[in-house]
This record gives sequence, C-alpha cells and structure tokens, in this order.
Amino acid sequence: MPELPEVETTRRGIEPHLSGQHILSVSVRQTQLRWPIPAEIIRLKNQLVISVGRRAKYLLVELPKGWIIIHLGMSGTIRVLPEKLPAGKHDHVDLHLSSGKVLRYTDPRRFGCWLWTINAPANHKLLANLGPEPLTTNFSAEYLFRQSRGKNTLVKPWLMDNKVVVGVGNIYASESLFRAGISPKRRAKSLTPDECKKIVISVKKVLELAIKNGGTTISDFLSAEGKPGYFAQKLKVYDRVGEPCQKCGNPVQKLTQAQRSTFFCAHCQR
DNA sequence: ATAATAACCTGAGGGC
DNA sequence: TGCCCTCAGGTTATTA
Repeated sequence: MPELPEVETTRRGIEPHLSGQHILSVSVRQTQLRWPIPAEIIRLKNQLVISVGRRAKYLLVELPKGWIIIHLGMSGTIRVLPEKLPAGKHDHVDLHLSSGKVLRYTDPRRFGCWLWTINAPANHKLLANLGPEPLTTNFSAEYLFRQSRGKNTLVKPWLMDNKVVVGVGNIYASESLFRAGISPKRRAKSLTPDECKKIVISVKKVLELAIKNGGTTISDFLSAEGKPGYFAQKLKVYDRVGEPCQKCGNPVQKLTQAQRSTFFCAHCQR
C-alpha cells in the first residue's frame, strides 16, 4: 500500500510525537511479520528517540543504542493514539511514549517488518544496495540514462526496481510514465537521454504532488492522525481503466506487467 | 549477471 | 449464506 509519499506522510506525522520523547515500553501482540520482530525491540525500556528518518520506504527511528527499521509492506499503517485503546486483530505493535500517547502499528497482511540494528542503517543488508532517493539531485537524467543502457526490462517494472530508484511503487510508476508521455511497454534500453529527462522530471513532480496531498488512499492508507490521503482523486490513470484520458479523451487502458497492473493511455504514451 | 516468476499473508468483492 | 476466484499500495528468494 504505501509508496514513498505515504511513508513520508507517515514520517512527518509521527516525528513530532516521537523525537525528544522516550519509549517507555513496547507491546508486541504478533511477532511474525515478514521477519520475526527481534527481542531487542520488544525489550526496549525508557529509550530516548533522537530522530525519525526515512530511506526509500523504510522508516528509521534513531535511539541512543541503535535504530528501529520499519517497513509498512503492502498494508501497514502507523497511527499515534492519544492514549492506549483496545487493540484490533491486526494491531501488532504499540510503542508506549512518555507523553502518554501510543504509537500503533497495524498491518493485516504482515508484509511489513520491524528490525533492529546497532550500525548505521545505510549499511544494513536491506538498505545497502538501494538506488538514489528520487527527490534528490542524485536522481538525474544523466544517471537514469546511464542505468538504462543495455537493460532489456520493460520500463515500468524497471522504474519500480529499487536498485534503479527507490520509492516508486505501482501507482506512481504508472502516473509518472503517463506524465512523461512514455509507454510502459518500452524497453529501458530504448530510452533516449531526452526521454530519461522527462521521466526523471515526472517522477519528482508526481511524488512531490502526492506528498503535498498527504499521499494516496485507495482503501486503507491513513496518516499518523488517522486521515486518508487526498491524492487518489488526482491520479490520472491508476485505477481508471475505461475512463477518458484527461489529455486526449481516449479510454485509459490496463495491462499486466511483472504480475502487476499497469494503467496508461496508448495515445499519449509512446 | 540479468530477467522473469513464485512466494509470503489477509481481506474485499464479484459470480454462482 | 457460502464457496471459489481474482485482486490489492512490496520485496525477497528462487528459478530460468
């Protein structure tokens, strides 16, 4: 469910409630997420939260002795509750904060994870080989063109490859290619420098707009305050099969690539 | 090495 | 009401 804008919306929502506060204790009702929640997290007591960062779709909670690395998977949400409330079936983790508030992690499908590391998160196995952040200058037209050389992969699944660029999931890959006017059926190696530039500009713009709107809520994404994101109504092609293209009026089409749905306009995207 | 696929898990919705 | 099928915002592990 969450792509970069939703994770960043979550980070911005929880950061003011966590930084400078102490985690008094942790309640774990379900340890079996993508990987088991390590004992180091379950045992945390009276730990100051120094900062709340993000790398790709990972949230990084910095404590004096290490970092909690959180991923929301497909269905994860984090909310800050004003007090401890009865837990539902999929409310797997609570952080009890010195403010009296409770940070609650909910994840029905359990594709997310909570991991612990005492080394810099950037060196963690899961983060060490990630591509550039899309909203930094490291993600440039020159970089993307270089990456695309010799790559026979379809451009849409290629954009979703975390080694190419992080944070772009199934919604924003389709949206970015629509904005760039590039067909999702193109092979990465066929892209010209100018087309790579269009893709880079479009990815940045789409992600920035989505963040401004608090992310995209299709069915269950909620911010830390429990509010949905408002970007869904601004999506141009995702989940709009059959609707008229907002540029040319031809119907939006859908196809399957790498087992994921792709939405596009065959007239506007070449 | 690269590229395609199978797998993890639960819930919602549609057809019968 | 129930059963079976498909689909869902992600990523790793396995197979070609």
